[in-house]
Amino acid sequence: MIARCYVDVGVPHLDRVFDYVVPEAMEGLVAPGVRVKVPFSGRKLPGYVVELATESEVADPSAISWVSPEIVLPFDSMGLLRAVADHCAGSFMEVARLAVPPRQAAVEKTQWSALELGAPDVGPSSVDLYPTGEGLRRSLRDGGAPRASWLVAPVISPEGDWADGFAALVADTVASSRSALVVVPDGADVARVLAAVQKRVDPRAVAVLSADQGPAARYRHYLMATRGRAKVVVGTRAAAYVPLKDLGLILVWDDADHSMRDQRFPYPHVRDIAAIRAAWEKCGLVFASHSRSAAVQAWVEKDWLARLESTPSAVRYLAARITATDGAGKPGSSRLPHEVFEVVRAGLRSGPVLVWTPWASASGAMSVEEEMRAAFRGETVVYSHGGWPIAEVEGSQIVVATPGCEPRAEGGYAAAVILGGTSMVGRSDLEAGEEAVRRWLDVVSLVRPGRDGGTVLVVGPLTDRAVQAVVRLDPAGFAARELGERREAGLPPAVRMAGFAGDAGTVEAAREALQNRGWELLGPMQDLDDPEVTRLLVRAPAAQAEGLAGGVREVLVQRSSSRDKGKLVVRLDPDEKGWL
DNA sequence: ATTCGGACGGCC
DNA sequence: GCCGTCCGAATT
Repeated sequence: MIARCYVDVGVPHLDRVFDYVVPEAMEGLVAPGVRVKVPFSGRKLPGYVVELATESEVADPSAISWVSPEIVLPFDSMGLLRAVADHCAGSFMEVARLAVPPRQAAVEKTQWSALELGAPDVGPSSVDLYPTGEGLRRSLRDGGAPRASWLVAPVISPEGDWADGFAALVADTVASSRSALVVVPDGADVARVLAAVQKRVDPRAVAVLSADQGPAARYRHYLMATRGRAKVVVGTRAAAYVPLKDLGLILVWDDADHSMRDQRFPYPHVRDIAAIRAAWEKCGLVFASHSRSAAVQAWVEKDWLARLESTPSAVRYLAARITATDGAGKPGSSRLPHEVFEVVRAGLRSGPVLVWTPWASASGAMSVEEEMRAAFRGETVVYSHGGWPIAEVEGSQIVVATPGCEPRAEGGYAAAVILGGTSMVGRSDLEAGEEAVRRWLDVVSLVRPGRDGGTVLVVGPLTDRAVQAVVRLDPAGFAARELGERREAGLPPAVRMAGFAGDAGTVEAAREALQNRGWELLGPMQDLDDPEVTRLLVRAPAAQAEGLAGGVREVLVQRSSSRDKGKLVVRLDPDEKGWL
């Protein structure tokens, strides 16, 4: 018997299968999706079996030298990893490295007894409070595969309880005898969703993949999924790949969060993995967040995703009262406008007040925390930031917090002040506006409704679209205008772009390979900061997205087989500052 | 004639 | 990525 295998050779041009003889002693174990070690060019390299065959075109194939009994990449995974690799100009093995946790031999010995699962709890949830929510839930219970963008209202009332909404959608899917996958940005969100899911689905059928667990626990939970014991997977970005039998639904919270893109080549994004997987496995797909990314907006506008959202006026009725002031403080006094102190003072009479700042306090100026202490002597001031995040606060106090580190407040904050608006919307990168609306609506979601006195003050330019979108609580309108602007400017996601940076000769070779294909070439040009670095941008229509990825792949293959040792960094759809 | 090194192609 | 082979230049 012959096994066709992908082998982890480490070069782009060997991204294909190789034939190996299956030794008779291994015939019971070697199957598509198992890990193997195979001789390759005088070494023993890891790989995966993709298919079995009776004959080979190869004259005298070598024999597999080692095999693990676990099928870590079932059939659907093969197609998914191949498609993700093609989408982002990487190889199968490069994506497999991100998708499959390292083997832990001891964990493979775990035996699980059969599970008798009770019926999941499909009772009412926050999703039902949205106009098309009940229809979405019914579709999942009926075995359908609906796709939607859910704009979660930034409120502390039940409409804002996205975690229980996720749990309900998961329960609906499990009720239809299918499995569900939930991907969130960080460990705190994993814990929050997990707690909600475990109230509706038997916890023994839930696997967790989170960055803070050790390698053994990670592999054990992965095997719960591949062996079919887990009906639900909740985890951070790598969970997007976890194989599940009869997958019915993929849920993604906050697709615009930066941790949703892997930082290792080929930089796949959970948003794209989820979309590819939903199409491949014909399952449901829901992107949920307080705002809507331009990428998701593009899918909404081509009717690939349905809208699950309330009108801005309905949301305003439930949310905090929001006002804005431009940043001008009185000369000689505090750099903060007087309204800030008024809102904080008023809020403190009835509960905790969040003072949100995008700046960490390393800067030379007086920190926001110190400024609050000076202005409100006798009040408790706490500071929650990346190095020392606070999970939850209670009672009247001032809470200074940086992005993503906002503590939750029991019963909601009485007020919040958003500082640094001018610098946030003034950033030169593509996603500055999107990022501001996302972060600020996350802040709004922690504050009491306006009818209970809840107030949010945004300090930023009043005419800015992001500031106005937050004041009007209209993230859908913002996303539509943002995407419209990207169309006019020829920027992703309206087009597909590839960015190259590196040695002049290497970038020139890329230019030659990609010219005359009808794509627009911007450059080559010298980097603005580093004269050693040459840059090139290639722009293709969105309809040729996969074609451009293929072109980028050709450049990488040519470069590795011609042994060009020059430096080259490649990014598809570059979004960070410096690329555009 | 012999040795060394860099380029190149194949890897199952 | 790495190894084996081939070819040309340098060394005796």
